Amino acid sequence: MLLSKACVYGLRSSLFLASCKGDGYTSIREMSDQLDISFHFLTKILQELTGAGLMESHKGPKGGVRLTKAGSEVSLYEIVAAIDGTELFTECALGLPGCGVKKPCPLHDKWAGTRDGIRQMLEDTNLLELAEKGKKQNLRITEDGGFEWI
Amino acid sequence: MLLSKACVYGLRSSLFLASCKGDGYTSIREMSDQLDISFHFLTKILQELTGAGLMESHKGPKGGVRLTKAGSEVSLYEIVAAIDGTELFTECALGLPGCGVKKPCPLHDKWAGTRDGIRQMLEDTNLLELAEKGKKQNLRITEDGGFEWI
DNA sequence: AGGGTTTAAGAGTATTTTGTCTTAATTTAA
DNA sequence: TTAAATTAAGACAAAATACTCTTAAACCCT
Ligand code: SF4
Ligand code: SF4
Repeated sequence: MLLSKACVYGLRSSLFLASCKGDGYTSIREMSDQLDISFHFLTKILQELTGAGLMESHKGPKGGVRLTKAGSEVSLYEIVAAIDGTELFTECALGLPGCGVKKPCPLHDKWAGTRDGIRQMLEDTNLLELAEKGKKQNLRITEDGGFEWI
Repeated sequence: MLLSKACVYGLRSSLFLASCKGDGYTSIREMSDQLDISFHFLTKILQELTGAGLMESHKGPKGGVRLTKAGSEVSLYEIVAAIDGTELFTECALGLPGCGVKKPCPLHDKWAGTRDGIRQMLEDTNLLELAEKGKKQNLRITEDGGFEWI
């Protein structure tokens, strides 16, 4: 699995928030309902994202979470790094420890290439771009597609 | 993690076998020693690969495992598919079930692109090519690099 | 034949990931 | 001020992954 489930849920939620424009908070309960993710599990994931500074939260009625930065300034890479860490982008194809110092293995060139491909895709994709594309082409963000872009 | 540990170990072992030319069997114990992988764990992984037809095994003294096909005919994709399955190459960036039938999500184009990039890299890389490159450039396949290409 | 060597198979354990539940703290609004 | 709503935090449980160990089966050699 390329990304952990927690990470995938984090991406869904972030995309959801980026499309729910308006400066208000969105409650985690509403997100977990609409996105069909376990409420408590999602709460933990979003706590990681708020801890990383990508979101801010507010308690009580009218509370919830929201993105701290504009959607155009949040890349998917930041979200993945906050939840899964950056090991994915440095890990070894053969699982050998301490590489880079010594001579590489024969797989490294190709491996590093695809690894960088993943990172670049995540780095140069931001939330606003996806939200706008979804709105324009009426794409889906939930299983049943029952989500209105605004 | 892109590939499971079992899969990474499977790749290491396969590359090892591809470089240990000669038609004889190589014992799993020797491989686990040289590659620094738990013997019993490696045994199970190689059983999966023999079950998939990529290797054949032989019991008793002089026994062990060997590749069934020539190294040039075994792609990394086959090894990964045999151990981790092909879900990696079809999985969804947002974890949404039943996609493809309905309209896609805004991330799909980019996501499918990098997913295919991973698959293509694995598909058009074969064991012989890696073994020859390793031999020619004296690259490493173990942690300490103490492995003689033949 | 028989004993040593090696893979096969499966039970068992440890760790990580995923998910659930309960309680506490904060905030809004009546 | 009080009650309801909401996130925070942490204990707990279930499932998947990553190993470990034991026993059996096949094989080679003497
Ligand atoms: S050179 Fe090979 S062994 Fe070293 S980090 Fe790259 S893929 Fe891993
Ligand atoms: S279109 Fe989006 S939701 Fe559907 S499979 Fe592709 S990445 Fe997943």
